[in-house]
Amino acid sequence: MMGAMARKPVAREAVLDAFESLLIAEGERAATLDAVARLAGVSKGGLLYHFPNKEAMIAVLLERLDRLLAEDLDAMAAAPEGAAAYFIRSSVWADTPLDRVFVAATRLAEVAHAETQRRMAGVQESWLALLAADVGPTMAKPVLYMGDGLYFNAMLARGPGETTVGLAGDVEALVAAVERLRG
Amino acid sequence: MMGAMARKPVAREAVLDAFESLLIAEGERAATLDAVARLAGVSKGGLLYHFPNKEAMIAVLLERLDRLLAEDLDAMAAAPEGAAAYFIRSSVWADTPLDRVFVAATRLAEVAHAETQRRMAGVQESWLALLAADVGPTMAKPVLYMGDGLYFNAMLARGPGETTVGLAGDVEALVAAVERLRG
DNA sequence: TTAACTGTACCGTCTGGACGGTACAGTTAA
DNA sequence: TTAACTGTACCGTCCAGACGGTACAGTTAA
Repeated sequence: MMGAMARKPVAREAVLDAFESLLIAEGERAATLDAVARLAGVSKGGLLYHFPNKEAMIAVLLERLDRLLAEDLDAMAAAPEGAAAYFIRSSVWADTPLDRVFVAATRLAEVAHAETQRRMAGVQESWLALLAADVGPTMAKPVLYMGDGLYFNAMLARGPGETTVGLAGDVEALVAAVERLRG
Repeated sequence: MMGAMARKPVAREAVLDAFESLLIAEGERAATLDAVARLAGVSKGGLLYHFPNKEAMIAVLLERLDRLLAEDLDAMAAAPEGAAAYFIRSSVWADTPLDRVFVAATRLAEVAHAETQRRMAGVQESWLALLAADVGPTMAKPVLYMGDGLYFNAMLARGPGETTVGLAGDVEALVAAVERLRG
């Protein structure tokens, strides 16, 4: 029988959200412990109370990624429009919780964070399997790469946000292309 | 006529190559002045003799990108197989000088280096124009995104290098997809 | 019932190291 | 002779992480 939490750990989620936001907006380099603590409205000491080091923050962020991704894979498999069309539409930046962790994780993979790279590779495989079931094994990769290209462009063109409008217009062209590839 | 160099500036190119290599292999964060100088086999003083600061190194790297890219655009426009197929085939990592600067530049864009992002956006536009001339305006973006997705995957899956073999096998599937989209 | 105690949730400061950059004196080779 | 270096010493800043302390909610035993 433990002494029950005295107060709710409000700072914990705030820190994680701040870490995610900084990764998205400015990349790994800008996501220093100080910057994260400041954005979260928490002292640096408070941050380190919850996460003994930066690696621990990353680990919990990757857990969040796994959780949200599992949900999305279910939705993708069950999508009435088909997994491929669902995938393309969801590849455009929409500021959903999944989009946010995914981009944050990409920022970590970019700087060669090994564990993150491993997880991301697993994600790609999961997507590919569902795409293959929808459009066939030979056209699965073309579709996968189209979606990835969408993400890639959104991220390069000054982080996600600005370019949303421009890219959103491309989605229909991509969905049309996917229909043409199907079979 | 120029002012009679006593010795050839061998260190200059070596430094630039080392900077490029570190960006590719480990990202911007690892490409410190000390690390670049060490890999180039040059003293830190020697590095700073040629490049007064890091920004100057980046500027010269972007010049290299522009030069190699201009050559590649010519080849792409003149490709007998068509610009689109050429683009897809050249989107896979092949360790060419252009591939190297391009990935290095991507690393800089990732960490929100403004000038690099501007240049990369220009690159995308150039490619898009040639693709549109080949496969039509509506299918240009799907093709562009496929190529970008190829790059994206090569870079995420543990930096460029390892995954070359796996991705090379995908190229034919993509080229086939492009043929299906054409018209 | 309440004083003593326990564990959680923080805050603020400090330290050691890395990094970008400066300065400058000496060395080498065309 | 002069450009192209090497090497070292140094500065200011920033960062990850350690540390000591505080506030307080819940638990327990007299």
